[in-house]
Amino acid sequence: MRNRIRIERAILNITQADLAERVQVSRQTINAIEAEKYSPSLALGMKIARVFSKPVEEVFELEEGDL
Amino acid sequence: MRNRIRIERAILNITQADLAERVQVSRQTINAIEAEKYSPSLALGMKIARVFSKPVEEVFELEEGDL
DNA sequence: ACCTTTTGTAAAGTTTACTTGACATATTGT
DNA sequence: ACAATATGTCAAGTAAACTTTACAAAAGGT
Repeated sequence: MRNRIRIERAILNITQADLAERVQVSRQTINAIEAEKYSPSLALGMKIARVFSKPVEEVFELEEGDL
Repeated sequence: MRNRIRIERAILNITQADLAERVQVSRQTINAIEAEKYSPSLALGMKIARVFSKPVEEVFELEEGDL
């Protein structure tokens, strides 16, 4: 699962900790997702996309081998 | 997390087993998600939405208390 | 009524998301 | 250079998604 979190964060100029707080998860969780260590749950993915005012599909992209 | 899987399935006229096969999970997983026993992973949610040719947000809806 | 297909559900196990706490390494501002 | 903020990462634990097997119940067709 690829994602554009770092870019969208840069556009909004918010830190990983800021995003974590806005979607109610730990900073490490945002860091791990951004680094593509694992994929978020659907709920978290939708919340993150919502922070960026973008549909899920514009923030996250399926790759071969997901799920 | 609410979802419209049963409705979208009815529109396509496919069974839970059909959908399960198309997104490569077990039939029980589809059944549990459809019955809202738990939410899918982001990858699975995206694959399901893709089967229905709809954006994730038109198939799944966040509720208070997710995640 | 009967048979077939579809759906519901349960138990037990594996894998993965997410947590907290802690510390090391950038990066940024003055 | 120094201090403060931001990011990376690790370890150990909890919670939740997903699996397989199995069976019961409901729905549909003839």
